[in-house]
Amino acid sequence: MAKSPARKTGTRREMISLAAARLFREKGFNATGMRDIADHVGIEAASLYNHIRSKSELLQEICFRVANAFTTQLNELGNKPDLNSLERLEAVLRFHIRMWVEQLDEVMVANNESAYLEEPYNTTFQNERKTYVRQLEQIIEEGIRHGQIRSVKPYVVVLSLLSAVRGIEFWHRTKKNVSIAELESAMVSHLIEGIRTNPSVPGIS
Amino acid sequence: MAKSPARKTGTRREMISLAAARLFREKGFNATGMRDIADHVGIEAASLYNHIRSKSELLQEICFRVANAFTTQLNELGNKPDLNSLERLEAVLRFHIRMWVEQLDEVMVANNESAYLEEPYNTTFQNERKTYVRQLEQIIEEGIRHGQIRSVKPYVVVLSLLSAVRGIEFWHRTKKNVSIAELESAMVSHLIEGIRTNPSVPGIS
DNA sequence: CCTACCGATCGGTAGG
DNA sequence: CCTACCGATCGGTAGG
Repeated sequence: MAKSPARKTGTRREMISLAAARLFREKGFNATGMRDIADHVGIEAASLYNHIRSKSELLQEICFRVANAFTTQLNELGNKPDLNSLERLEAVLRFHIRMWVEQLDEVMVANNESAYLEEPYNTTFQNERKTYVRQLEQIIEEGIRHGQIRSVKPYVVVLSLLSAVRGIEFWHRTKKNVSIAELESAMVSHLIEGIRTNPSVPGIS
Repeated sequence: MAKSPARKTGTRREMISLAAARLFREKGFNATGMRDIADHVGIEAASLYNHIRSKSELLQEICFRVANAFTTQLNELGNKPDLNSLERLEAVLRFHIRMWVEQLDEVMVANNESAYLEEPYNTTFQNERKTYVRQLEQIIEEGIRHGQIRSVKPYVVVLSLLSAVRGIEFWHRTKKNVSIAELESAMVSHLIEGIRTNPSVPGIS
């Protein structure tokens, strides 16, 4: 009856994971101590080990949860044959923007701290990233063949797209001036119009 | 006569700074030990302190040398009245690309590790960055007024531009497939055409 | 530039 | 979930 130990533990575990994500982003993985995390959860550092195996485990969890979100979304996009390549790419870009807006802690940790993953996780993570990049390149190559996308080096376009959204880190500190909607539409406009074949020229003014 | 101690010390000091930049990029500031740096220079950790005051000093030097390079280039651009806003922005972008290609260690440290700068350096660095961003925004605003640049939120465009070039980090690991020239022209094409008013439409095919 | 060393802090364990 | 604690490593100093 009442609160089961299992449910309590589950909640505690989530609190630890959330605190870790926030601290890993703010201070970096190495500069974050187990005592920092414990303080934010309200327990002693030693008590953390009743919920987790190690500090590394927390990093692994965060990095692969993010990686999974991106690969899952890309796979789901494959089941929508009504979208052309440029629309597909725009959908990916919008998903990235939303992830950076809504899950800054986790996404930044996956981007900036994944290098501290222990083996074999580090290699696995990097390989997943490479596969993801290759899939996006293929979308662009198809878009070029079908005349929807200008002929620019697909690999370079992917690098620019995936990195450009990292700027959202700085937007988070100055939300006041630009709304989420403005941020998303401006970023999509800049990065998608930059590769569209026949930019919508309503009438060459 | 022969090699003066001063010259020897100067060279040693440069070796230390170079080793620090490389290690700070590869392992991060916190994960890099003074013993790591000393090993790469071929001396004992304690001996480093005959050349530097602290580990923090090494980070400061790297971060502000990079910041200086960018602000100096932007100021020099102000003395060229023959360039319009879009050309100015393209010149800035090309400079960023070259810095990322030629000085990866220092530029990445300035981007990824500057958060570990001690006060008041951290605040100074962030303020310099904000000023730099504001100046780029003004170039874009002028370009919009003069009809050279599409009407997109200047702040968002600046964020995308400054972040997109961070993708060059990954290019460094796979140089084989894409040359420096291809990288630069593809990236400039993508990011500049994305904000140009009347994209060069040779003939609406 | 080295040997010798310090106080602080780290991730993690023992035992309850 | 806590108290008590460990071995390792950290940035840095003393003294020569």
